[in-house]
Amino acid sequence: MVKPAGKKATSKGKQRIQIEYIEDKEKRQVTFSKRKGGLLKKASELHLLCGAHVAIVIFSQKQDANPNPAAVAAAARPGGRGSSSTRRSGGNVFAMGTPSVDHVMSRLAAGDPYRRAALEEDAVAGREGAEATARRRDETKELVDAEEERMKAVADKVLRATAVGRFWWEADVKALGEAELPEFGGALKRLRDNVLRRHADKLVPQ
Amino acid sequence: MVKPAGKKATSKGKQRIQIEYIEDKEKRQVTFSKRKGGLLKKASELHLLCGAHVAIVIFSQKQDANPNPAAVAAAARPGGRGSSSTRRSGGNVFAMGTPSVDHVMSRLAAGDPYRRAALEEDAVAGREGAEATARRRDETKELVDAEEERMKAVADKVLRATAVGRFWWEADVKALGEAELPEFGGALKRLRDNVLRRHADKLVPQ
DNA sequence: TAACCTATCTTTAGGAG
DNA sequence: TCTCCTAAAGATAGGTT
Repeated sequence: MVKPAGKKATSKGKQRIQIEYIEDKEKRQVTFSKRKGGLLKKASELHLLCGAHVAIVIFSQKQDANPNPAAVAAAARPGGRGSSSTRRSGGNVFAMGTPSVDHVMSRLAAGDPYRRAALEEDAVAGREGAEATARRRDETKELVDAEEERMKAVADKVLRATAVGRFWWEADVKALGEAELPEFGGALKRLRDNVLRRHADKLVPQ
Repeated sequence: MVKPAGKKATSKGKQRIQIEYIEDKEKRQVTFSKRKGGLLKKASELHLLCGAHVAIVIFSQKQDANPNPAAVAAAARPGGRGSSSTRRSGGNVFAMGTPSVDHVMSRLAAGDPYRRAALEEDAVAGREGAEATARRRDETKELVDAEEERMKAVADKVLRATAVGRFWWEADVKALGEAELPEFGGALKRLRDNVLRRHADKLVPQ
């Protein structure tokens, strides 16, 4: 949008800010609102552009020192007692989403056989002993070594990533071991199911 | 970035694109990589600026119609032998993260009965045989199909009602009930712990 | 495959209503 | 709070190496 020549500027435009906690509560809320929207939009675009499946969970605010689960839950319940109008303000809003929760879920579910196959392949490889030396090792040690080697590969990846300015919390879950995935997936699924059950009449298909 | 007057332009710069699936596999991969980084950065900033707690899960690509479990699993293993570099291309990368898992965790009571129950349930599920796993998957599919139909029915009505442009998958978790929260948090925590346990000396604190 | 480059598109800080 | 506005900051499409 081109600024008409004679029009008076009404703002200095976007100013650079440091990425650090915004102390002012009001500013913080505004920024949160704007950026949350932006984040979800980006996630949606990533899905649409690349077919990636994305799930996001956002807690609106640091939790105070004394979280009373029951009280919080009560306040959260629609129609819950108290000042219903202010209930939501500054509250612990939680957003969860994915443009394709179903796909994420089914993917996680489908992951079971994959992992099983991987495990079996590992077992076979270990038994046949690609390396004779490895086979003669103490069995426990062998497992540890294998584990260590795999982890080392991951570490390398992480190191490289962080060196480039990525985030330490980005990780290849497949490299994390098999146990956590179905567990995590199960939690996601139940959360999703719950959303659908309780909000079926309010949700809009993407 | 100001362009020096006499310097020859080497690119037309960023071009506008439509937000729709990128058919070209190579372009798609590049875009995915760039935007994934951007998304995670945004999430991190949201956390740092507003103290919000964010968790993201990303699957790099739509699931193939006919994936070879063993091959996929092999490709996923870091340091997997063979043409590991190409195996990974278009692969099933999984990224998970939160700049503040610890905070999310601390918010969720450690000894929560719900979570303990969830853990036991998961443990049992993990020991189940292939049959049970497959059966559960089928059941899940049925449920999803049923829900999909219901959703579609409601869709029309709500579409017009909420012409605000929000995302259907945005939801207030406080309305989700107390059970799922600690459960989900537990899964996150275990995943996080696993990462830390294995990479404590290599990870960079945010 | 992935880093770098540049021009442009997109997001958003700040302010007003 | 929420929307609208402007303009600068930041993200990124298309190329190159």
